[in-house]
Amino acid sequence: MTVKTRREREKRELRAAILNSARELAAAEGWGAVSIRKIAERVEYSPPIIYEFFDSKERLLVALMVEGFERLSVRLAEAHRAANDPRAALLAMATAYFQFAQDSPELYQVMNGLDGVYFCDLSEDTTLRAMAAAREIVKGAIATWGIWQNLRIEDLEIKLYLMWGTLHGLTALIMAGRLSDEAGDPRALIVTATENLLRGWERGFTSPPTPSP
Amino acid sequence: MTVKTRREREKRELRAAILNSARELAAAEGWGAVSIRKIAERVEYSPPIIYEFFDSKERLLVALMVEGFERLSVRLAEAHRAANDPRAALLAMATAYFQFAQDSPELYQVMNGLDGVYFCDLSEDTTLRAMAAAREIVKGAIATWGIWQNLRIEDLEIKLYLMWGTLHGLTALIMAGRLSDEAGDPRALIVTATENLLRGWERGFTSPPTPSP
DNA sequence: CAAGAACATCTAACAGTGTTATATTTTATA
DNA sequence: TATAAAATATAACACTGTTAGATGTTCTTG
Repeated sequence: MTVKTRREREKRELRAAILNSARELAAAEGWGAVSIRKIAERVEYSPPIIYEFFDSKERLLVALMVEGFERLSVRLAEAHRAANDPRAALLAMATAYFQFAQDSPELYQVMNGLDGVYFCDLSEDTTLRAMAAAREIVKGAIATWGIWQNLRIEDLEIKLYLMWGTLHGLTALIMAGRLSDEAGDPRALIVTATENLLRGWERGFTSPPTPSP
Repeated sequence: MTVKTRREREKRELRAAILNSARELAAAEGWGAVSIRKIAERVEYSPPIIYEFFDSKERLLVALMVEGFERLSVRLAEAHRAANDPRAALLAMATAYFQFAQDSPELYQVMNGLDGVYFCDLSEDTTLRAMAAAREIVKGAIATWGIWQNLRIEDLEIKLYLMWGTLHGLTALIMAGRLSDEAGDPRALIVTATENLLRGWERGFTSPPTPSP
């Protein structure tokens, strides 16, 4: 039995090594330079070994995408926990989102189709769950903020996507170097965008907010 | 002399045919399926002919990116012109932006690094100008809206990027199929996002707005 | 302990990629 | 019509993702 578990452990480790090699390669030279052969060389195996773990290069990238969403979720949750109030929580999560993209651009790229695999099958269970987990964290924070602000938050799902879209849009533009210097500090831009978003939501309620008891 | 001009015309036409072939191929099968050889076959020449017009595949894509920004500029200007007031103009431009992405996803992708060429040299003159032109149209519309709203618009550049980021973020998420059905109609989402953005800007002015004379 | 089955891994190949050096054809000039 | 020049094609290089088939290595069973 113990030999079998060792085998399984080794398999797990090799799988992790493959994923890490792909990441390191992408971090160092960009996703365009990542090839099956280079990954294999890095883990000191022959190329076909990759296909023992992943059906294709694309599936390998999807696996990294899952890992990315999991790591992002951790960061978002941390930011949420450390904040003093619901508004600060959302701002902290916004900067955490951006910081994550800065710290792990190769993961952020693979998570958002910025690596050349824009369209791919996301219907796998683990993929869906990893993405949903990250979404739920933000969704919960928005809902909490709404209650705290004495607003009836309707269209929670929509507000989630507005926030996600805002953050992703700015982050992608910044990463691609699309912003002129006049746009100032990127992090400040993210904060401004989030503050503006919240202001718009506050003001969106012309109907009387739910009275506090 | 007339033979020379014919040659030049043919060259221009061939260049255009190459670009169109690349676009058509991408529209039909995605950018991943676009290769120099397939483009060449489509224009009925041998592969190396492409390099008479473009230094590399990447430069060919950058040329299409320029074309994309030019077309987008036209659409934005049209939307601006057709609107009744500055607020409507911004909303119309937002939907025009999204509609452009819907109509020409292959161009939108190449314009925003969603085709596998996320990082590339954008410092060429024609590239910078095409991008700046599109930006200026939106920038002008925001400035006009500010005056119309009796707001002193400071940080115009930043507001431009907030709008651009919002639109691009949502568009990219929608294109990649990242939105659940609960998010509702994509176009409505774009409108909502823009309205929210403007609300935030209106409310951003706690200092007294510039008085109307 | 030896033989055979199962497993793990590799080698070699296929069809395709971007790109370039070289050859060939076509066109224009003398 | 011969020659220079321009336009285009062929063939190759080094690389890509992927797979079939061969080769070892380990385990199970007689």
